[in-house]
Amino acid sequence: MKTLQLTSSDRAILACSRFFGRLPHATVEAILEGATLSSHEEHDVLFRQGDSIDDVFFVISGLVRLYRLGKEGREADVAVFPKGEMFAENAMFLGRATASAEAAEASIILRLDGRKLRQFAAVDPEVAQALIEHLCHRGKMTEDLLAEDRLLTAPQRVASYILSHCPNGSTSFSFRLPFQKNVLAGKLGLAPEALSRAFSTLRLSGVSVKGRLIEIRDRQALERF
Amino acid sequence: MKTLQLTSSDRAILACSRFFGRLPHATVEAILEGATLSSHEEHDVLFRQGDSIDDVFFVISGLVRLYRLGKEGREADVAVFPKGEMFAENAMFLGRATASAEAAEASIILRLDGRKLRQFAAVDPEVAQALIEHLCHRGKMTEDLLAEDRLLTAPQRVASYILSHCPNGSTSFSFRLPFQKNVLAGKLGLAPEALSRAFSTLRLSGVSVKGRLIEIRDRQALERF
DNA sequence: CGCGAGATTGAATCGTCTCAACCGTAGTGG
DNA sequence: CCACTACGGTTGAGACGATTCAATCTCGCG
Repeated sequence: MKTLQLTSSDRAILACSRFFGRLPHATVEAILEGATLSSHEEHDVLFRQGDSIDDVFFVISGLVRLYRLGKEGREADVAVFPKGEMFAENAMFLGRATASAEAAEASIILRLDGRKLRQFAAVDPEVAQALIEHLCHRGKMTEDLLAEDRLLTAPQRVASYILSHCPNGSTSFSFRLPFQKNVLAGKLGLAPEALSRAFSTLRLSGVSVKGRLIEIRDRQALERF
Repeated sequence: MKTLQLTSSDRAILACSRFFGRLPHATVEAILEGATLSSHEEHDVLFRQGDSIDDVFFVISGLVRLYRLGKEGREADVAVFPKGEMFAENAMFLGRATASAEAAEASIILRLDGRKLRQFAAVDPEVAQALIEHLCHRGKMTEDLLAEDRLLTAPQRVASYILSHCPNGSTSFSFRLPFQKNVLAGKLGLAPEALSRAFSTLRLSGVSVKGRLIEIRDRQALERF
């Protein structure tokens, strides 16, 4: 872990994020005051389940995995945050972290003072509003994962993930996985082997996978799956 | 469905709820203005996944099941709300309901005007604050379900549910299920048969089940499970 | 070229679902 | 009062899906 200075390109990322994007520059600057920026290597732990942290985190670059611990070192991802996402707002209001967080690849993380953000939220309705919408969005994401876990098989979950990256209206398309298959497996609640097998199943439905590159021949076929 | 009048005992329930409990009486009254109260029978649908509703719901009595629809009529519960819980705040901010809701038993439901609540939240920081904490709590609940689904077997999930009803510090205790086993199965993401089998497994660890009455002989044994 | 990490494949096992049969209790109607 | 039924719950057998562990493959990199 290394401490860094906030650059102007970092601010650009904040500016297009769901949360900060809605707020006026002055407010953003005020919230950012005293925030610390640090770089982390893959597998660096940002905080642990049960820690009483009073910070909010923001992914400037890289990827963060939020997970719960089970018996015998088992881990279950509850969310994965790419560049531009804010997380751990829950811990700020609940008092303790309900999950652990670690960098899923080399990442740069901005750490805001939770107390200050709470104070802003309590005073500035615009901040509160942004926070509310952020929380609604996060809630939906988690709900999505839960519902997919309960309703879909592994190949269906992968198909659903692929379709969520499909520009709507196109019948054939391709894209690059934004992270390792390992991470995708975790996000979808699968063992890496299960993800692998799901991809081979989908190959029969016109999905080809070369490294991180995914190509889809027939969108309809996937939707029917 | 039948329209009703808000009684004083209904107001008492609102007053001890997580959300309304934090707000001054005057604010509560103002938010409640124009709200409608209705009674519903088991299986009455309150809204459907995809509906563009602009209301917030509150369970005055009874039980509401929030679920997503899958292929071939499959359903997956994403939350179950007992008396005193508010739900569908997400839909209010997201525009559309991400899940369907139905009464899991005969229920009385209060329906608030979402637009009005949003306006209050935008003006009154106290309301915004209460909403934020409510959303954090909901988020944690969903995360709990997701993590349990991914980390625990059926008997472990049931054990965890039982323990969550255990007055801390007691080694032996008993309680009544607040709803049908059917509903519990849904909440835990299990087929009713799987719940049944989980209970028989736990019987060997000192859990006895007679109808809705659950008795636990040895709390430690459950925790070890 | 050879190493190593990520990814894939295979085989065995485990856990849950499904479908069907059955049980017990609470109503219902003769 | 006693069948009859309806419903929630339980039990059994079989199928299915995912995990686990081990072996193998692939590709990027020293």
